[in-house]
Amino acid sequence: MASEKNLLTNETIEVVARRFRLLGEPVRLRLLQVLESGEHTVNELVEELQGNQPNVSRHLTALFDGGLVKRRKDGISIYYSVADPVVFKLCELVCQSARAQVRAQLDAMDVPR
Amino acid sequence: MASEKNLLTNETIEVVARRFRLLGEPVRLRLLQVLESGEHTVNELVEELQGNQPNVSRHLTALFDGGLVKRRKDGISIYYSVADPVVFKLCELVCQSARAQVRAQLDAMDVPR
DNA sequence: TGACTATATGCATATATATGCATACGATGA
DNA sequence: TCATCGTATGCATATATATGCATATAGTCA
Repeated sequence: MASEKNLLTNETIEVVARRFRLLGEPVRLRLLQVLESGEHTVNELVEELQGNQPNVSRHLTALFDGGLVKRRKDGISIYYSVADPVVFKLCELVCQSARAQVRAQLDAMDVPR
Repeated sequence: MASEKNLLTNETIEVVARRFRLLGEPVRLRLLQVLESGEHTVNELVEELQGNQPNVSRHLTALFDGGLVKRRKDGISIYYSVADPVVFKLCELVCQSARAQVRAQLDAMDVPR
């Protein structure tokens, strides 16, 4: 029988998982990366990513719904920007960790650094 | 035309995205949560999560392939444990960020804290 | 009002991922 | 060697998610 520990509730787990999944999409990561330099319109982001407009728009909406970006309307355009800078800390941690993992694998194969 | 900035390569983006996706699954998060207390066999984890054995095994394999857990064989059992404690830092950041987001929404609705 | 621009959405489809069942594999002990 | 136990895997299926095209919506300007 499962023991009773001080674990996160299922709802919390779900929320956290959803956030991670939000970051688990290359297009969204690239959007965030571009947005790190400041706010951009959808069209600018479409050009930067060389993607198609509906797709970029949907990913931006997903990021917005997840609270990672904010948006502001100016005339006919909508400017997106990063709402929660924690994403960059997260990416940095993941990058470091991934690099360490690759490094360990290379070490295991005796590849000099 | 897309400008040339100092961005992550597509391959790096892919690696990072894959890591985030690995953490974007409730069963895997719960496994990591249980493993935080130390190493466990597959059967123990199956009982803790009240899941079914093949499914838990596959998620553990995914975590192992992603370098987040390690395993050791002892007799007939396999003991899994956390290989990369960075996952807890990541979860903590996401939890905080998620809480802040919920808090902001409540504030916007004038719900007292 | 009508043409134009920027953005979002509906719908069909493709692709990835998770799940359950049956079963294979590998180690142990009688 | 045979039976058993713990774990992993093949396969079919379900579910989630991403994509592209067409089109709707909303703001702007003549």
